[in-house]
Amino acid sequence: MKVLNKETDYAVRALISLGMKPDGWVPAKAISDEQAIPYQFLRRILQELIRSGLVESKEGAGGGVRLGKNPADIGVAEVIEIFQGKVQVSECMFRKQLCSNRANCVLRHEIMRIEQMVNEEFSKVTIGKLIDDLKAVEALTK
Amino acid sequence: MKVLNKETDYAVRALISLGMKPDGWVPAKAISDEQAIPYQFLRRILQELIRSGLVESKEGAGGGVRLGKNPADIGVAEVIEIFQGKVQVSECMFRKQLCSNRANCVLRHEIMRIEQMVNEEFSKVTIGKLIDDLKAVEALTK
DNA sequence: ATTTCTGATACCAATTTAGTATCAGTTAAT
DNA sequence: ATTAACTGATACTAAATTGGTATCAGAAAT
Ligand code: FES
Ligand code: FES
Repeated sequence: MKVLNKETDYAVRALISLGMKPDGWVPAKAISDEQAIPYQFLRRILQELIRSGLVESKEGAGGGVRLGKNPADIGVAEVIEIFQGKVQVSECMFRKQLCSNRANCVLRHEIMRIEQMVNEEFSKVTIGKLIDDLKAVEALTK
Repeated sequence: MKVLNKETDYAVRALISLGMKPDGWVPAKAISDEQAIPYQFLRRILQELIRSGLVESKEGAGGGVRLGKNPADIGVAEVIEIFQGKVQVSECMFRKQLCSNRANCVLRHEIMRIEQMVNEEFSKVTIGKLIDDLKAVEALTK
């Protein structure tokens, strides 16, 4: 059971990469090289990040992309949602036969609790936090 | 992002169904009808549940399946693992470029914390608990 | 004008998912 | 002894998803 797919994975890495050099426009090519992400694939991913406002872009020579929000304000949950949609345990785990009234379904409740917990936890993991941790690790291994 | 696939979904429902009539052998056909699960698909799912000991079977006429463990001892986590493998956030979220030493990776740690949390929560949701909740709901709506 | 970029979109192969079909063997009942 | 009701095992398939590629148009800097 894989929680994050490649798109989300790459997106997070790209965001971290951008967050670590916060001045000026960074061309997609640079990120692609640095993070070993297939260029065209990354391009498509960046475009989605741009559409959702996490990233800003500037066309033409000397252009590129940069973060559109403070790294501390970008939670991984948000990125997951862009590329994999809202966390959903199952369309409706206990359907017709087992459970006639969705509204008061105790079971569904139980499961949605977990769903929400996961979302909260993934929201707490922000790009900013990841960058900080990363810097800490780098300092240690130097 | 769909957490449970059809196999897991059907498996859980089949287990609930079995847990609610705990006496004697139940033919797959009966579960298939009751839960509106495609017969052959269910058969294959049941075979995996049998292999992993959650369900026992008896061949021949008058045969069928029944739970192999106490409903209270079957956690949904266990079922998920059978059909979707262990929860794994990402092969290695921050690879070569970003993080050279997996062993002391602070970031990875962060993510694995969530992984474990999810697993624990899904372990606490047992077939027994689901059955109890289901009965409670049924009592209310009657 | 030319080079360096993004925007948009169409395409593709490989894998996974959800479901079907078949045949062999076992047990119970007649 | 036959037959009917079952599981065991496994092969097959269509459709969707995933991960990745390719192309072309247009914008800005030089
Ligand atoms: S499960 Fe669909 S509602 Fe109870
Ligand atoms: S991420 Fe692979 S180890 Fe830090």
